[in-house]
Amino acid sequence: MGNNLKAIAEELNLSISTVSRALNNTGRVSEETRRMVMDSARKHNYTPNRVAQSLRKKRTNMVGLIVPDIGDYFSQVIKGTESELSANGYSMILADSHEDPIKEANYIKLMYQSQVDALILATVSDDFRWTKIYQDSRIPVIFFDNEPDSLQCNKVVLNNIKATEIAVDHLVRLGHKDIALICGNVKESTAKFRRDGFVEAMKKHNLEVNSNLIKEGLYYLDAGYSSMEELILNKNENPFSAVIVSTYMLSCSAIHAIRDYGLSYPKDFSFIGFDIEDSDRLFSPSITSVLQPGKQIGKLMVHRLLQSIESYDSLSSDEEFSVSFVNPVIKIGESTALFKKENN
Amino acid sequence: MGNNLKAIAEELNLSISTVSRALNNTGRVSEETRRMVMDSARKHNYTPNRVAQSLRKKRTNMVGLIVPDIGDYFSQVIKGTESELSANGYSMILADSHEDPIKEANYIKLMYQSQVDALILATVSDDFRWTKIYQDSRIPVIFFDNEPDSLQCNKVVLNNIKATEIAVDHLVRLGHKDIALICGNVKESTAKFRRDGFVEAMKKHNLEVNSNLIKEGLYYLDAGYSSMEELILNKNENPFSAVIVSTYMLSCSAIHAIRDYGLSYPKDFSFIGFDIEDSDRLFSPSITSVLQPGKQIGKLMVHRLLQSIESYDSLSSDEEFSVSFVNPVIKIGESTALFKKENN
DNA sequence: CGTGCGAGATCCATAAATACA
DNA sequence: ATGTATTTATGGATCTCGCAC
Repeated sequence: MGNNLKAIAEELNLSISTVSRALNNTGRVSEETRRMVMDSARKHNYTPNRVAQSLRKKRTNMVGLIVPDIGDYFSQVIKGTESELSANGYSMILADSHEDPIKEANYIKLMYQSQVDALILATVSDDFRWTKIYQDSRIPVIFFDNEPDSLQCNKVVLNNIKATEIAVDHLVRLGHKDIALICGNVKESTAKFRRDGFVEAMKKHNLEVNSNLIKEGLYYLDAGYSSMEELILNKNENPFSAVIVSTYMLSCSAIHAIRDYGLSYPKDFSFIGFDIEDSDRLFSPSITSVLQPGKQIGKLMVHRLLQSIESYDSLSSDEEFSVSFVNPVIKIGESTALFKKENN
Repeated sequence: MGNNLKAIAEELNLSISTVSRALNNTGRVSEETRRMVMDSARKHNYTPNRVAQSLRKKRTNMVGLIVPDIGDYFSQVIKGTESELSANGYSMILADSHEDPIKEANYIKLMYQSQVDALILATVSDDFRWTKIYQDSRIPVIFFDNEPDSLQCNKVVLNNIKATEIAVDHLVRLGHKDIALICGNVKESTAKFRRDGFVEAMKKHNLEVNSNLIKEGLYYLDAGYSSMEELILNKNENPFSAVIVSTYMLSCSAIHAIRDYGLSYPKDFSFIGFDIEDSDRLFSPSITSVLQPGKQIGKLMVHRLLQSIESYDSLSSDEEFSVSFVNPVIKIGESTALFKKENN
């Protein structure tokens, strides 16, 4: 005895279609048979087979999410994505590319085969030929985190300019003037925007931008460490009272450098990290940090995708690609303090 | 032009089944038609529709994972689960119950409807009536983290006895004798085992167990804080040179208490936390901690499940439920130091 | 003419049985 | 008897069409 429509139909001597209509409240069914069907369904512990539904409806109610690494910041995005999806009747297939473009490509294909209704992707690749296939199948795709600037696509990205701007603002409020920046390789757009935000904010406050205080960690493996090291070693010639770091990895290694040189924040200088969440407040001193609102990013992406799915269904208007910006927030900790003369 | 078997079959004037056999290397197909089919498939960008495959094969190659909270320790389990699943050709549907038994129940039902081939669950509920439905459908289920002791089931759990034992061992090696323990409510089996492990380890080392130094954080909202507080305030009457905390949440709040009382480890006493990973080594001083090997737990669970799936397929032996224990590890940090007289 | 219901097609792929050389 | 291909049934649900009363 299978618990499918057929089982119920046979028990009640009805046709499968009638049972289906009774359960879905679609089409015409008499009140009496409806009740009988309902009862039998309860008895059989019937639940619709989603696989069969998906095949028929050409809709799986599943969305794929591919991230380079489950954990840290991405956990937040995953969490936000999942809860927003589930609130709208969708499930999430999660995949971890381990920062490997080949694995990522396999997952992209797998998600396609799995007939996901939409795909969310933090890519580590620069090959976007596959997007055509998704376009042809009208499966909306949205990018986040690493924005493929070579590609016309939907994306939700951090307002990178603001990310460093709010950090500068905070430091200026505290009286700092000589502010250093450690950013990534500015050939990547994210790093570039964050540097630009820093420069613009400095200008806005009528502060001089000392290019010796801007460290564009290039291709070093541990760019944050060496950048911080350079700043510390040249502090006499190029004094600074505060440092802003513009990515999480750079923040970690910069902190290691500070520690190795026997320095500490905010005593020797103020420090602003990036994406250092510390939600359980275990750090001491706590670290002032710019944060990407991961959950919000997840929610926003799902929102956009569901809109796309709907609009694809009704009129097939070749809509424009949407780029949404999310504002960073700054979490004030103890690593930043009022400017004191001794800092410089 | 759909990219399905039918499209290829029509193009080549073959039947759908022939095309299927050619692509799957099953049954007999002439070398010539095989090549033609392959070529056409490439041209059409054909990939099998997994939904249709699933319906036919009664196997989705998807496994459900439900956790109470995406993040922290669970991220590790999720990561381990995902990579082991994907290495075996399975995908993962991830759900976050937000510690809500009702949401959890809905997800359990949803996973069932989605026809997952197996279910992994860190439950927050004590209602296990649904397991019968899974049993009837021969869908293997495995529990972790919170073990339902009222239920005969598959589970992978931490060797909780060892978790506190290795902490005691470490402290004894450092010369500590008066060791305090903050554990959860011992009415829950996890907390009880961890307390037992502590007591046994103390006895093993011929150390006296001072019951005043064992704080079973009961139903307080912030049990870790108040337990630590009590230990500190009564340090004169009940001296100790080291503290072990047996859950992550308790560790966090215990640390807050230590900080609030102006104390620090390892100066005032040694401290061993629980599940304080700090993989990027940002803590200073770094914290010695017992860790649950989350990734390993994930991998192990998948391993067990795939075995079950296989065995269900071949002989339907009503196999016993398997309970697997995973050994905790201890990460040595700077919060534990050699015993000094001043400690007591 | 409308209400209740059933037959059959469809979604797409797989697999067993059968037909044709 | 042997290799190749087609027919047909199957999985479970949905949906259009049309038949009766």
